[in-house]
Amino acid sequence: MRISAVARRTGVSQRLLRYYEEQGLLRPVRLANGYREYTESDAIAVGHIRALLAAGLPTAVIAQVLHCVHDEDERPVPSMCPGMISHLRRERARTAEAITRLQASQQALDTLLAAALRQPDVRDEVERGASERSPGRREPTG
DNA sequence: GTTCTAACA
DNA sequence: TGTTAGAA
Repeated sequence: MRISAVARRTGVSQRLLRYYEEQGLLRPVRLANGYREYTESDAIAVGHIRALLAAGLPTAVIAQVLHCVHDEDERPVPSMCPGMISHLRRERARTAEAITRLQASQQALDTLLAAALRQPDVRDEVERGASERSPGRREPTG
């Protein structure tokens, strides 16, 4: 099938499908007119690519392990493949660290927010939601 | 009408 | 990633 059909079926833009090919994730054959011709498994692979990208894996890693991810009723199932487990664990560790950093940021923001809200002079501003709209503009007084 | 490449936002 | 220009 041609690129427009794959884009419709997968919900992935033509631009992205070409990009995935450029990254070595897909290998559609070329027709005589230069058009890309995708197979059924290509369309399925696109779903797997989306799943792996959503998991945070870089395209370079996906290119290495995509061929050993098989489809099990709509679901991507990674099977034994050199590096598969270590890649997944590495990304898992990365997300854990990111979560820790974000929690620290959240804690710092809570502290800052609490201190700011103790300032009487900012209460009226908060009540009118001024900081959420145009910071520089002032509402005309009735 | 559909796709391609290249390049800019 | 989206969009667009120009060619096939």
